[in-house]
Amino acid sequence: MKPGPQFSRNDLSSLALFEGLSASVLDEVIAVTRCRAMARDTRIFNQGDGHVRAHLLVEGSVRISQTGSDGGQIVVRFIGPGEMFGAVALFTDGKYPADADTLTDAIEFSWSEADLLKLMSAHSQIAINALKIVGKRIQEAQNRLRELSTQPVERRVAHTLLRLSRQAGRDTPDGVKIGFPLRRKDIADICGTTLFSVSRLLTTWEKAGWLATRDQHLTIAKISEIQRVGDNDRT
Amino acid sequence: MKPGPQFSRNDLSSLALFEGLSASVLDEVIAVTRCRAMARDTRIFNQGDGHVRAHLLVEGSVRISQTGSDGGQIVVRFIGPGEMFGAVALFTDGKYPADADTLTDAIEFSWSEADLLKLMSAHSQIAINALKIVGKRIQEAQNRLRELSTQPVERRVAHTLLRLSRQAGRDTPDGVKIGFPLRRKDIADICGTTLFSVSRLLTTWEKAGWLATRDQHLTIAKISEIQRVGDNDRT
DNA sequence: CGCGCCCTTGAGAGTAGTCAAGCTTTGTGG
DNA sequence: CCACAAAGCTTGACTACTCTCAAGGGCGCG
Repeated sequence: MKPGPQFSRNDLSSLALFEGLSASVLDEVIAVTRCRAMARDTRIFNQGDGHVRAHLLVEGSVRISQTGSDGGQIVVRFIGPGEMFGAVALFTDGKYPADADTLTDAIEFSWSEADLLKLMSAHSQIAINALKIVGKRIQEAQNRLRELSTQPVERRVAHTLLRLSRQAGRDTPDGVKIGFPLRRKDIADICGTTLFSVSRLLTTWEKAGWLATRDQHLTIAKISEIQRVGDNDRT
Repeated sequence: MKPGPQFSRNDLSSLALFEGLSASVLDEVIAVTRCRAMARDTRIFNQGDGHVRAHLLVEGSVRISQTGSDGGQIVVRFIGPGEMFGAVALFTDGKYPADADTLTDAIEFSWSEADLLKLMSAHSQIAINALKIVGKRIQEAQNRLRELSTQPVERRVAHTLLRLSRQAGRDTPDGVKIGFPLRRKDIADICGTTLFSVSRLLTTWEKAGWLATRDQHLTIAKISEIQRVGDNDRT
């Protein structure tokens, strides 16, 4: 293993990608794992970069975003501890399809394409696990596509908040706090709207006492109200 | 192998999913392959159905569409000969996430989840191939998400036509003919707009001599013009 | 011949985007 | 510790793209 904080088989065995592997296989994995710590606002990889690696976030949070040839930008997803990223590029065209930036200080594991391929060839369970993960991602993407095609901004923003709180929500006295630092622009870019529309909506909801923003962190006090907005048509 | 038209190892070996496999492994695959012929406008599977299978279209064309709880509908993709479908559901929640309908008479192969899992476990190459396929799909989905978020209808429709002609285009004296029977509604549902907007655009382009519709088949005479619309901003 | 399906076209309305200006918070250096 | 700069957020006015709804036309099939 390369330089970086210490870690053990336990750190890996609880991850979806390495589920169901024997101790000896986990050791093989560890042998080719690279561990890295990064400061906030670090670019982990660039859209178009070669020498792709599969990444796994151990601690912190990461934003995956994509910029089109026309300059249009979207947030593909936010990554929290225990989630994989940059792995879709593997085995396809050998280039990252998106940018990855840390939103906080962060620690990640990563594996080279070649090493992972070897591991997967030798232990099909890893490949099958990866397939499960990627399958879930596709379903998510399809749901977002439908949402984007058929629902008005208000409901998309509501759903986005619900999804984020499911992904990275922590209960606090004030409500469910989303574990990523989010700017209005981030929220806009993930639900396909503008900074302005998001601002107006959140302001409204904030005034209604349904949620609060504090140093780039959202806390949802009344999930049920947000849910109502997301499900019903007109308020 | 179950009833159905005859087929051989050659039919499988050229497919992405079974690339790089030995003859004996292909025989294993064939042993659990189910082959089915279907008439036009047949529902192959329903969103939410259990007992999922992986499907591979041998001949004909299929539309994969998704209907949300709100009734909103999108076309996830069209499937042409040689393409997999219904495979994303594998290993996730055990339910099809979308509907599949034949647009023409069609022939498909399919495999049960359990059989495929066995095959993949024993031959990791299959799992890795699957990973490649699914990875491509995710990238496509992400590109569509960006398009939908950032581009006006006109450009989305143009890009959709270009994508379809790349996927299923055949050269004819009149131009590139798209191999699926497409109603205006289908095009609308795949690029997130309405039947009306599509109709207006296609009528315009048709009048300009860039394309023609004949019994639900589109033929693009001037790809370059469509490309221009897709790339430039204002016409 | 007539019915059904699909497509076209027009008029009107509304959601959400653009742009501009000012405010608040955060972070930095004197 | 304060002050100022930069980044992020709010708000308003305006615009326009695209959807909705309605009516009618063409084509194929029974």
